[in-house]
Amino acid sequence: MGQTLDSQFQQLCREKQLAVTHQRLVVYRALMQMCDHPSPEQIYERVRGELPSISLGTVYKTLHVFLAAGLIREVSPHHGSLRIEPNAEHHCHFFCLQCHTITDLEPSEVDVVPLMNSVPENFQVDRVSLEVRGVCGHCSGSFVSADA
Amino acid sequence: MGQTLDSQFQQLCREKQLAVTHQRLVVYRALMQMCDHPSPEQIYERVRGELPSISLGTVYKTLHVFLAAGLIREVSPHHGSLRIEPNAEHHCHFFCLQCHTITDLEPSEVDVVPLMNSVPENFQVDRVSLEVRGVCGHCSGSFVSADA
DNA sequence: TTCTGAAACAAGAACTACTCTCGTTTGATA
DNA sequence: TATCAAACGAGAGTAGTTCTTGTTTCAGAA
Repeated sequence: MGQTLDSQFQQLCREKQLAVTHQRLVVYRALMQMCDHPSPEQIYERVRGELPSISLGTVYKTLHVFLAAGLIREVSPHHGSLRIEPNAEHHCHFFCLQCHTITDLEPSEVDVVPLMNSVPENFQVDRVSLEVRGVCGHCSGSFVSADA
Repeated sequence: MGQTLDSQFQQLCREKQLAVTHQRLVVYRALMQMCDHPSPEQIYERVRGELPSISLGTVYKTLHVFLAAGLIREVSPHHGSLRIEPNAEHHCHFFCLQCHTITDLEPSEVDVVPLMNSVPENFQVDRVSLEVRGVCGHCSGSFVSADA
């Protein structure tokens, strides 16, 4: 099983033209074995069990390499700073992955009942939010695809 | 128009049992006049134009007071730290507003076409994310409503 | 109107999450 | 093995946020 993960990682690195280093392999293994949504600090703590000399900076850098290559994704598109929503009316948001602006979308009639049904019974729902991520009109002109 | 905003704010404060201070009024007015999704720093900059002696700490505290009272909302439920998604399969998330854990939801059949149609034509869509915010099962037992 | 206790304020130190720099080590290719 | 680019570790630096402390202001009572 460990072997499977290792060879899977090596193949992914070949595909993405990434160097296979011991640190990257250990970080990848840790990620795949953590079933929740870990923070860099939590990943660092776990990896240190196996690799006590790794630095937090290396974990951050490795995560960014993995994110850029598409090996993993991040949950929040804009974890950097608190952003306020003065507009009290119900609407959805578009997040620009380039300039990080947030654009209000026109209200749309999305049926979220199936989503609500997927929430476990003992969970209390406050509200549902629908978000679209991509590149806004202003940035679209100069956008260079990540595949290029 | 300024008068309308001011009296609206005073009524909101009475309802929520908040003291009406000059600083809070100026912050509220600034928020209602900013049509995008400002960061605390941007709000601070704007408020300083009218109230040069206000401190950034006061802006933060005032925003938290407004958020707790429901006068405004925040756009991102988890802007604090990067969170990694090792699970590559498509699924939705539940964010616990108390313990900040992220729970994967079972895939559900939500029709997002109306949402896609609300995105302006010159925007490029990367992906859509559906999120539910509330209180998870683990926290539900000890949960005390904000209204209590 | 003045007094009083509680709440809010300003200033800035402290903390957290993250990024950058630089000298050293390691990996990939010849 | 030798070479060079890439990756690494250590730690300083930065941005965003929270906390602490002493001062000021607000709201209700006298």
